[in-house]
Amino acid sequence: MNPYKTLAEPILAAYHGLAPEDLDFGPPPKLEVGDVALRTFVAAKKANMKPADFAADISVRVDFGSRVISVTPAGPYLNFRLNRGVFAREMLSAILSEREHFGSGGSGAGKTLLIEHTSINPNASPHVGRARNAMYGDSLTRLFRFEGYDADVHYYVNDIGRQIGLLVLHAANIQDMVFDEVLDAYVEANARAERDPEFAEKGYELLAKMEEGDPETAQRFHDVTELCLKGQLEVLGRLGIAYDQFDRESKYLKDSRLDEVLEALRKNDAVFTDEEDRLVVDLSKIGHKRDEGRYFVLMRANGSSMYGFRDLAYTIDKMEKGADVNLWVLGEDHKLYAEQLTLILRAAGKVAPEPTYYAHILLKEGRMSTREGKVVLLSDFLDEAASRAAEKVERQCTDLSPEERGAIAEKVAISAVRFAILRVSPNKNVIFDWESSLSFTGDTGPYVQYSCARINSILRKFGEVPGELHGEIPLDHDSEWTLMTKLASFPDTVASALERRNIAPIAQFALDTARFFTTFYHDCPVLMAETEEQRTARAQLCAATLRTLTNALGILGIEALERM
RNA sequence: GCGCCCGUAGCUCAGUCGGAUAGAGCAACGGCCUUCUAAGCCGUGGGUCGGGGGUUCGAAUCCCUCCGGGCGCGCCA
Repeated sequence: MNPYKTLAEPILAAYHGLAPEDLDFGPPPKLEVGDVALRTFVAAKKANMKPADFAADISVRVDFGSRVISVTPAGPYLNFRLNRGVFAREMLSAILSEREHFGSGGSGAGKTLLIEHTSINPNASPHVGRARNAMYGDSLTRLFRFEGYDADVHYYVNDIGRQIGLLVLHAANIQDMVFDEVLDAYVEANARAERDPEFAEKGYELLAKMEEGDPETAQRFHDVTELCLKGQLEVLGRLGIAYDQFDRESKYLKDSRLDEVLEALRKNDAVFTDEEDRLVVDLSKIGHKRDEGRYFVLMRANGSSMYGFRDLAYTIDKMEKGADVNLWVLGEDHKLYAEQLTLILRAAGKVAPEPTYYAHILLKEGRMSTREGKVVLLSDFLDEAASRAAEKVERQCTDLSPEERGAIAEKVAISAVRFAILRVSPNKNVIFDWESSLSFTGDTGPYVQYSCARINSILRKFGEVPGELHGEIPLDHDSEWTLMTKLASFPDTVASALERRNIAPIAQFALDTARFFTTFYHDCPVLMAETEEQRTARAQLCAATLRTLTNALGILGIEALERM
């Protein structure tokens, strides 16, 4: 599929001692210079020649056959002018025959992925910051599934803990509340605990009662968290995010596997009871290098367990399922925590999951905080996106039924929201801005969808596109070539995204492809092409582009639209 | 203070396992709908790649250092 591989063979045959990876092929800075460029720095060194001399030497010594029209040295570079028709056939054939698998390396066949993401505290409606975890995790899952992995998506439900206790105490009538009211109750409960130590103390008491297994308390905790979880899943579901397993934290309160861990820690002399009667791990005994973050508390003086203690049991549970890849999507604030957990697990002779971090989405005023109510709710964000999209669709798609228009508007809204968040590298902070994240023009999801709608429009009028290609395909216009080589690079993009556990390159790829398609669209008429062969070839290029974009958007969790 | 991440155009971001004149979008200005969807296209202006050192034939990319921002560092989860 990589169109450059076939150029390497005659060079390798002519010069001994060169390996394929020494030949650094890539796109030239401008198409006027050539279709493909070879950087000779590495290979020249091996051949014991100056780069410029080596480039010149290749150009006179090597015969590339009919696939190459001309080879021109330019200093240390060697520029190839290709027989584009031949390359076009090979690239388009691959895309049109591999279809929904085009781009997948297939390396996940027979392998499994266990991924935990989102895991929002069930105490309120999710905000945009949390959504980065959910979207990033969901798209990673889609990426691995695309590669052939059998994925199992886990959601850890933090159904115990202080925050739930306070909520239960404060909102006695929780069963009568609707989900959207819970956030206010949660904010009030925290404010109250802040100024009223007695109330806060009651929260801990309730927590202890819960852990002792008091059935009535357990029921109340369950009711609150169930209401919240359902509400959260509804909002996330709108974005196309779904889970296979919900693991309730309360299930891991008394887990026998923790005894093993404690045993191992004791052997390392790494666990002790401190002056305030808490059970604490000294991580410096098991590999932690610095003083900061050295201590890790497992249990409070009253015997109730800390989050991390339960999470140890949960993590062991996940790992015992034996997946080939175990991913754990975490905000960057969890970095030290994950390292601490990993050290403890290792000390106990267990393996830890592979964490993948993302930086926070910030408001201009600072970090979002559910506890303080300083948030942009995901549902509000989606509603606003949907209403803006609906307005646009009303004006644009007058020939469609209201139902069809509504469906399109929702899909455009989701596309704008998901794309805006996923296209940024996960290790970068994002300053949340309504306008830029809800834009439908420029570098956006809707722009990519719009390209798909245009292709669909052409293909509807064209009819059946032949899947077979023979001989030299008459696609030699620069904008056809640029588009085609971009499509051909999709497998490499997917491979790199998988390796780096980064979705952003996929979004960038979709954007570039859509842009190159649009240039082609303006330069090269499809239906009104000059010859029948050209008409067919361009329709095939359209079909290949749509196929590739659909696959890329699929990883992003965005639907390619027929019309918009 | 210590550790990790980030700093590229007025704004939001690509590009970072070193390679030819640093790329998009938004915003600004000027054009383009009797030809496949104007959510579009073409053009103009806009950059000390945070500062300074170093390594290299070659640095936005690697190393050191300083500055600025984010995150974390013993009974939140």
